Amino acid sequence: MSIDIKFPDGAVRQFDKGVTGLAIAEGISKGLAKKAVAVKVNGAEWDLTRPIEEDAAFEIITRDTPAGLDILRHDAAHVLAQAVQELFPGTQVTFGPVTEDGFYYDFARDEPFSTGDFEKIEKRMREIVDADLPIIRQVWNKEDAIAHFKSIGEIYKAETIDEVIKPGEPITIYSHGDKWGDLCRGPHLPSTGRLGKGFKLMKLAGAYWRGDQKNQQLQRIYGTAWSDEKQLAEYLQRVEEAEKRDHRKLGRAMDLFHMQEEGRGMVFWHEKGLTLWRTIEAYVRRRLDAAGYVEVRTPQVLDRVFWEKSGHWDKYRPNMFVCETVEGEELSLKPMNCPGHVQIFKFGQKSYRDLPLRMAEFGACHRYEPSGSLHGLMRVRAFTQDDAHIFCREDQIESETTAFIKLAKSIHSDFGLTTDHIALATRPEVRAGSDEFWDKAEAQMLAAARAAGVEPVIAEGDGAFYAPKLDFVIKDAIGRMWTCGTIQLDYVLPDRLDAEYVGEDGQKHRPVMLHRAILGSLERFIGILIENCAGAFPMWLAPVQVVVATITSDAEAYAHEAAAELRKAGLRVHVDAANEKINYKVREHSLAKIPVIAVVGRNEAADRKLALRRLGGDAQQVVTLEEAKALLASEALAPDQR
RNA sequence: GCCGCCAUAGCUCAGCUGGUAGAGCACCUGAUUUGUAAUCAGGGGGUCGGGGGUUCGAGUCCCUCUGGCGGCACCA
Repeated sequence: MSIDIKFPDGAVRQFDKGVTGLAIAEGISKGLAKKAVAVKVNGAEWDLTRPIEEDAAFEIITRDTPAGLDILRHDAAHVLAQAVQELFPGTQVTFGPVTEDGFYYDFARDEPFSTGDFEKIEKRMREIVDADLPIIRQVWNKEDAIAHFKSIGEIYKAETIDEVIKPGEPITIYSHGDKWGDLCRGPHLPSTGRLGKGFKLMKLAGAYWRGDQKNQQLQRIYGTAWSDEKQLAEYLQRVEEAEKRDHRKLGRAMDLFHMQEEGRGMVFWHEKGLTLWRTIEAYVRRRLDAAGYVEVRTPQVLDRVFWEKSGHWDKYRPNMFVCETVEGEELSLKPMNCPGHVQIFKFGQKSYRDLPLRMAEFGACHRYEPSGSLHGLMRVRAFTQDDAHIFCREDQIESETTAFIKLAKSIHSDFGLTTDHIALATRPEVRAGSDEFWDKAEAQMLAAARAAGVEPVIAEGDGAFYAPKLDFVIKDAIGRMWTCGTIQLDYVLPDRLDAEYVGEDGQKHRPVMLHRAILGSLERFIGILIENCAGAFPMWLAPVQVVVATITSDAEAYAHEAAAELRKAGLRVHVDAANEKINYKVREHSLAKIPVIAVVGRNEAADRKLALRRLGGDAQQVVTLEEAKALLASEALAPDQR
């Protein structure tokens, strides 16, 4: 009996019934068979060794493709689990999926693992790979499988099967070694030897069973796995490069900011960091002015009663910074700006002619974030949002949202960040409002995004509890994604705080609120910027734009004069008249990522010129002081001023 | 908050099995006046994160607290 196998290029060839993917691959070429990790049979991923019994569309999955890598990584997780169970008897396996660049496996064990165990575990993993154990696929029925896993003390596995698998549905178990086996959809490699050597254990972490804080905490071992050792080395290199960009490291080295233990999650901005901040804030303010926003400022601390009315006290009290006065009042630092903005909206009577009212604030907020979540500038307890609330009529939601999307994309791109995609976060499990409301609100956000020329990626269940939102996901210079910028629809707060306007009909109406931010928090955004440019800020953002460096002390007076002239042109300039060689100064300021070094020696001082050297190049440009002023001032203009 | 790891000079780090602290950079002083990625010499600087314990003796071992790091959970 023969069957027809159809290849991706359309060719059809006959094979004996029961032929395996591996046999077909070997028939094509030795190299291909070696690189193969699994096959696709009629669109489904199958093991290389599984017999094909009927006509099928056929495709070989190789280890250097994303799908192939995932299979490889899954095998690595299984090999890890086997190694751990052999070395640490009594450890239970739970769950071991593939991640973006590797895999992890969650184990239940009373004794803690330590990273010191990694060497031993990796060694055992290599032994398992070298032993080239066949990986066997077995089909079980649910009840037998549960009984089996219970009998060997794997209660987490038994529980998973019980809940995930429908009664009567067959399940597959993959095993290698004498007795090691795991519930798995597959496919897997034919044998452990094919995993190769491109893997490494990376880190150890606690993780809750099923991701729920109420459950037992398991021990998670993370690893990375690649198709070969070269790719692994390249990955480790990339990780190292990313670490060099760490904003916490650069922030200290560049004297931008610091944090200390008496103020966890609070930032001490140094002069250079604050210069960066002011430059960003001034730029955004200009963009908002141009886009028809008004700017306000609301109180930092307000009475408990106020937060009760807004609903925050009920829901977010544990995360609020609350203080009590000697007179017994209970006050809270503002965790958000929106209730304050509603108060300004409500001051006096608003007409439909006032809408849309776009109310912006660089609002400093405080939130008591869990200690374990704090992370440099990325997650802090005191932060400033580039916040704004657009009060509008329902029929203005779409056009306001569309205009906002365009503004946000333009601002992100001015900072050198590209929009990867926009996510539409839809109704969460726990939510306020009827299904009709959510249908309408989600449709409005979708239509607005499309009107701005973007097709959002749906983020199922990620919406706020009161309404859907659009989140901007941007991509930095080394391909990392950041959620940065958001617009959220809100019908609830205007209602709670009783905001209203007089319509054309003379009646009172509820406005709708759009919460929106483009940078998110200034702190976090600056962190992202630092990592994006690895500290080498573009000229318009650089805290110090020009260093005037002298060659001999004869030129010192002229250096100060030149610096003063450049400052008159609006540039941020330092003078380096230290008793050092010019080589030393060039090196030092290059490492400090100063965009322009203006060298002055006897010649420049005599001719009233500057020898300019740009960061990243070694070419010199000798120009007159007047030329330098005009040239550098124009280079230092913000993108919206060019 | 939970789990694991870590904490030595301003920074980066060394200090083996317990025997009273060391390097490079930075800083200060002096010499040098220099032409595009590190001039030379000298000097100051640490109650080894805090507290407790074991020991004749603790940077080193144990307990505990604080903080940092990596995850998990959380993120209006």
